[in-house]
Amino acid sequence: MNYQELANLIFPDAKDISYYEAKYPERNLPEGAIVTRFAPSPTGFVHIGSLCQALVARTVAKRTGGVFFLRVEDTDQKREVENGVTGIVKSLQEFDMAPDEGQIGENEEIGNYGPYKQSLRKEIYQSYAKYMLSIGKAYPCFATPEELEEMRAKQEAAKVRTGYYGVWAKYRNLSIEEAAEKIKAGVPYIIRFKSPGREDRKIKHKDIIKGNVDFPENDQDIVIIKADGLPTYHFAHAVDDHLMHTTHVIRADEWLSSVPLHLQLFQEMGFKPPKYAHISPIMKNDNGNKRKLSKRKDPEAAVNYYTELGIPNLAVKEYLLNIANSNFENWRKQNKDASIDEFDFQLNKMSVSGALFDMVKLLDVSKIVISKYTAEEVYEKAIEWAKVYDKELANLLEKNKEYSLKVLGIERGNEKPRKDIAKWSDLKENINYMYDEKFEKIKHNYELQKINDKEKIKKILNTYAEKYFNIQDDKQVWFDKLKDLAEEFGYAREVKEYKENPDKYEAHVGDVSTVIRIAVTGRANTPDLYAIMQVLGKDTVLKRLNSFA
RNA sequence: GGCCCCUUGGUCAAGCGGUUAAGACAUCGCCCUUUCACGGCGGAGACAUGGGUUCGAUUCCCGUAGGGGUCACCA
Repeated sequence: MNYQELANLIFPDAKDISYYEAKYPERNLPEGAIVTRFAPSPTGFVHIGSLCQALVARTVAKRTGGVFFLRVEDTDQKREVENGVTGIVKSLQEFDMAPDEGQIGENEEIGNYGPYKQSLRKEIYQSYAKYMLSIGKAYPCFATPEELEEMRAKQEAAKVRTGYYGVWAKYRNLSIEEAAEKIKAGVPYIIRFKSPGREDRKIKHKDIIKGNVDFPENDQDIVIIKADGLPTYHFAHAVDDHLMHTTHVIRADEWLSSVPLHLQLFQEMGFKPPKYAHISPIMKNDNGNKRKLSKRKDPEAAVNYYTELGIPNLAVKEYLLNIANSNFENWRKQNKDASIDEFDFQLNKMSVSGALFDMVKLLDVSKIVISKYTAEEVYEKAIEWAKVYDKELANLLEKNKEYSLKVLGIERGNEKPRKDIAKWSDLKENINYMYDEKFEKIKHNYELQKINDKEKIKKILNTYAEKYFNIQDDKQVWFDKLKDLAEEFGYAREVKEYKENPDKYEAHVGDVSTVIRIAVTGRANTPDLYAIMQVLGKDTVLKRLNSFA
């Protein structure tokens, strides 16, 4: 019996690999085009780090006229989560990062290099495993879990490296006949790669992000086909990225230490290896220690978290780009209105070590993103969010669209737009008082400022309402009248004047306008009071001036 | 523990043997004809540590410490 016959015995129906080699020919792409992929396992929601990785992969593919595809790595059936694929596809769509090819729904896909779901590629992997068996580079292993555990215990006791390698690889040198006999007798087995590596030899790897990294060669006879017939990650990676013609594997740096294995696999299978770029994870400070953002422990690890808070997806992407290429920020400053697709992203500029996640910075980016939206855009995006997360806000905005647009348009669209909204969940609190029905329900707990005598305040408000307030006034006239009002009550007309003679005056025009601001809006801090009054309209302003208690 | 990687202000980070060691966020102060926000100006704040190499090290080499990753029939 020879290797080929053993291979036939194990995978009698598997096709010859030439079939697949012909079926998935080289891609016809321009020179320098990068083919990348996002290859998550459908085990729940998308992690912010995965999103970052997908964003980077997609960006470099787009910039080079290449392809970005989505492959679903569902070879571990135990970890599978219902609708896992849908969640991933949806998240990518929401972030405007739909793949060029690959999985586009739980069971739908596009592209010529599929299937893109690994569980549907079982036959392909088996063909390649058969090929490896037939050339003696893989073999069946009959070790039971107990046996492996025992081996590990021995290794630990002897303080040697754990794993299935060298002398420990018990079934590596089993004769073909013996192996065949066991298989025929129904002894359970899996398929292992017969590693030609030696631990005392080094391999050189040049990672696009990490740079030169030298490792000992891989000498582990890793499992390539599991008991359930599905491949392990390593084997699937080699087969898929070969067949799908991935040029650049961009993935989390937890994979870096598998590079020697992966390179060896490509080598032994006769595949051209891809280039690798290992991305550092996004970290979190946990009691003074850095650690990866964890899906289980940290709500902010899931991309949905940001969606729920109402942080625009664009802001999340800009923040991630910021972490990924720190010159993004400068570029953004110089290209305020450009699409992020125009940014010249460089993989090799990515940081070698993991960055601590900074919510404050994200919110700052978000503020800037939102400040650039027109009133109409704010209206649409806020409603889209509110319909899911805050019905009350949605109703408020929708009840009178025209009016809402005016409210949202206050101090927006000029060259120094307001930057007071960082997320849609802040919005309601910011605009509540512009709606009379809300204003009346707010329990006003006025924090009176410098002028705090209630009787005096009422007098000021009355005087203002009767003598000075005119909705038709332009801003200068309106402001001059406030000064007149201040003067009438013996306050300083100008703030400067007050500051120069602090003993001469009790207060100044700013304090007077604060009184009016509080009466009209219920708060001491608001956007431009003139603009607010214009939007509220004469009747509402008068009503509020007169009803202050 | 073995192997691999990392270490510049509170955070993200420029920097590739000679710099007053950029910039952004945060923070503090002042200014911006009324608050807030914006904007402007300014302040404080960093090369983990010990040895080399060098005329000269944040930059190169070695050690130490600290941090991270990885060692599955999980990805």
